[in-house]
Amino acid sequence: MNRPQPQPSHRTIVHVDMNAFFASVEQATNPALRDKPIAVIGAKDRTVVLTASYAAKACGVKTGSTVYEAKKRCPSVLFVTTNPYKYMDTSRRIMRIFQQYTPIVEVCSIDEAFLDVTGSLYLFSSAETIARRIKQDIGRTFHLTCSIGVAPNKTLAKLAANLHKPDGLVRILPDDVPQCLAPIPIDKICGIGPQTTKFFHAQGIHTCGQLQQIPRSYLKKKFGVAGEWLHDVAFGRDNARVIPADEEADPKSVGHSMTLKTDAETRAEIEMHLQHLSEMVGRRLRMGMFSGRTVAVTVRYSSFTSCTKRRTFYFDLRFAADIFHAARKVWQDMPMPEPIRLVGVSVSNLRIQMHQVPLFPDERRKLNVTMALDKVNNKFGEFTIFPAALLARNNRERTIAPSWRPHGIRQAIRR
DNA sequence: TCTGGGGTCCTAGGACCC
DNA sequence: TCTGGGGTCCTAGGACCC
Repeated sequence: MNRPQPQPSHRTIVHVDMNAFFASVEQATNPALRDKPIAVIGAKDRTVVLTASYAAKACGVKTGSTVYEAKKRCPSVLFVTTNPYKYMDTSRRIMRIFQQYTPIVEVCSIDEAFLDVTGSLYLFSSAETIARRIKQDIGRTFHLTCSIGVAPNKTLAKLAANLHKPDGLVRILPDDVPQCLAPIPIDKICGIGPQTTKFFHAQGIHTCGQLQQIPRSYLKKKFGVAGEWLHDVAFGRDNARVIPADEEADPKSVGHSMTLKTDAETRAEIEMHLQHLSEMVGRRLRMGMFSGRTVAVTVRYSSFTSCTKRRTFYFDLRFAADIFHAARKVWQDMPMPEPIRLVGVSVSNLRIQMHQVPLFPDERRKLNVTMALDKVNNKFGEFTIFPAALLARNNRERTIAPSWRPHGIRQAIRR
């Protein structure tokens, strides 16, 4: 719920951003990699750089670079295959450190969090003290660095954290907001992406100071609600709350996608992948006690264009077989004019599935079997048990998304 | 030797109902 | 019989984030 909360005249928000997180974790746990240009990549063939170390960044290796590009730009780069569980575990432990300074911690990705420390200032004398202690704690415990921004709101705190990397600590005081913001390039603001930047650059607008001159009414007409937001952030205004884990909204969709080892040429191949993806989605839905009514299938063709089709059904979907059945129906309406490199299945229109005992015996049987399978898979890892039809698939490795949120953070941080 | 995967939010247009 | 208007739900696609 987005209920309004009484705001003190000035809030103090801290944003912590781990520096080159995946790469730094690898370097911290393997001294042979320290200070070297390294790039963390996915486990599969068609992968990209997930995180580059600072030495690798210095020679132009970026997140999203292909392995080939990375090697070309930095011949000495060392590639390390991603270790999702290591990053998740480290992330969880870091988030627990934040809880020592305020209960209001919003985990926004595996390596970033907002802390509302307004109410804890009297305990720690100043926000800078909190920031320095967090840096010390993380440095001592994990041999990792982070950049911290301190400001009166989230947008400015995030901006501040990004102004000095790695290992920065930047504070924007309420009274300094206008002067501080004026020279900042607009694309430094979180939420202003490449398209918006391109539009403004074409009009000769490069800085927040210049953006401030654009009438709010014009921005609203051009960008809708986003226009009003643009006008506000140009002046550094942002009332968004820091939302702690126990108030976090339920997810709106659950999905998985994967780039195939080689492009699929037949519809039957795609169906096999749909079945596999439906298994993964179904299990995650049940773990969260959700069911959904809308199924979306996404394919990306070899030309890199994509197509998404979705359909809403009149019944709840949470079992793999039902999701697969639905996904296959959706897929049947989709064209395959060329080979396909990526397939995805996503379920939305989610609702909480109360733990009811199904009315009909076969439904009940299905639930019991499914729950037994879930137990085994949750304990021993993905696809310890899976339908025989999937035996044909040879690679089952997964790459972690940096937007992953530590599962069970609620329990973890209360311990 | 090409281009990962997981999400959120917004918009526009159409169907349908009253 | 010459053309309303509000509301809701749905789909497709795009921008953006990490």
